[in-house]
Amino acid sequence: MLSFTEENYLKALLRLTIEKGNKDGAGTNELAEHLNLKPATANDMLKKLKEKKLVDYEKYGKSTLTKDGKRLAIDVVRKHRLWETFLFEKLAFEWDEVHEVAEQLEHIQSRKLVDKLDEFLGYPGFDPHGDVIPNARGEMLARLTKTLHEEEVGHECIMVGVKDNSAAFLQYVNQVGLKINDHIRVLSKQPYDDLLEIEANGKKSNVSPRFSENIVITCPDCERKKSKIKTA
Amino acid sequence: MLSFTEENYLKALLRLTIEKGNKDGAGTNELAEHLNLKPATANDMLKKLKEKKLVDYEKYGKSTLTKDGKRLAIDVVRKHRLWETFLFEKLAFEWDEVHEVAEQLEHIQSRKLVDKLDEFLGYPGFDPHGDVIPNARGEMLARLTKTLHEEEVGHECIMVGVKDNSAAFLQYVNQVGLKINDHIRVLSKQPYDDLLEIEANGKKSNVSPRFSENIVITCPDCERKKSKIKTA
DNA sequence: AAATAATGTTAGGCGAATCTAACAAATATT
DNA sequence: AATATTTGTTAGATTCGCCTAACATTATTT
Repeated sequence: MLSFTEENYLKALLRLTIEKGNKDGAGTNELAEHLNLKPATANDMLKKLKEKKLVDYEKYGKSTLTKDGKRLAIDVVRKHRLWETFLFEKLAFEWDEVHEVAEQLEHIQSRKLVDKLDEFLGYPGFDPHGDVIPNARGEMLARLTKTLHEEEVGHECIMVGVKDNSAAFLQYVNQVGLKINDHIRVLSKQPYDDLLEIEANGKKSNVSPRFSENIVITCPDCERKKSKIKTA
Repeated sequence: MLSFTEENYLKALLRLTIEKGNKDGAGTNELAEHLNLKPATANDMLKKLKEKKLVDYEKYGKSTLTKDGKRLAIDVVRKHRLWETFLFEKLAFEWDEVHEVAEQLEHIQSRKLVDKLDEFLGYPGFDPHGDVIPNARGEMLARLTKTLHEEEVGHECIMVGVKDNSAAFLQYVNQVGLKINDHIRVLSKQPYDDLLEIEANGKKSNVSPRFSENIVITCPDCERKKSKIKTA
């Protein structure tokens, strides 16, 4: 049985490797930074997790999850995203409020609870932020996406997520009037400063590159990638 | 912000005082026993909680919750019982499975979550075990009880206690296969001698009036007493 | 290549929550 | 009242997760 703390380290390592494409692994300082801890603390934990065969760690090297570690990390992510979905869909939480509570709920230990919750929610594929929810076997089906910033002028796309999950950004997104699953049309793009003019929900807005780079979109004709991020 | 551990101590003290009618307070050993800890451990925590003004503790004396401590303890109980209700009603958990998971869920910190959950469940008054769920203001409405002997034929009720606490009677109750919180259905009543045919735990029994008059029950449709167990 | 900067490690310490073992006080028994 | 039993307390140790400060290694820059 893992402690909350250990689970958080595994989750952070998953973020820092798989999700951020940092394929060679995460550095000790980088990991500590991500968890708001001091490097010395992360160092201790890496040794402990290596002992438990959940992390591959070598002195002065980058750390990665072992197969077992990765499976456990994915389970935590699965729980986190299912709870976010529950809070948003069933309890009418705001988009930017779900994360904080899910950070707590993700550590509840009960296989049955997770599976029942998944069923109750209708086996959702994506959480309220558009992130993929791993299934019960730990598989994460990838969705073909790009950022709004990369969409071509004249095209219409669907907002499926955000890259920046900070409350500040999420509230800004609300303010602009965008939400998950909105259809967005790119009306024009200023060649000089990449400012986008977009239309969504019948409303036109101008958004900065800084903004559009943090909006994840997909297009109706986009195929779903069949390739799974393998758990092994 | 209290730790899980501190919350568990407060909850145990509530159990041992209010709920068990142990009005003068709980002893250190008794408390330790209830939490499966050693007396020395409970002793340390009592001093700590006294420092935080959540418990009235004096050396070699019985301990009780302060007003603040009681309020916090009731909030934990409220969360526990709301989660039990959620698991039972929404996720189709079995009656005897909910407690363990609720022991974890009760420590999630989010006022909004509790209130939204309460609303989602339709402001339930009782949990799946028939225990009262404190409301958002920390008030616990007492439940209306009667004896099994007074229950109508065809109705189902919940056993909440006994009137006769003698060993002989309790052993008899055991022998019949009844225990606190069991759901009992009254199948028939002989008009001549008031002998009841009941069913509980899938097992049928015939019990005398002498017996049924000593079993305290409540029913889901029973009116709620307006009298509150005051939190102050 | 040497100096500097960035990154990672070790050693020692701290608070929380637990334990055991020894002791002290209160209660019950003879 | 003296003794025994139960109950409660204290002292000291342990594990976990965190820290700071000093040191070591690796990477970068000049």
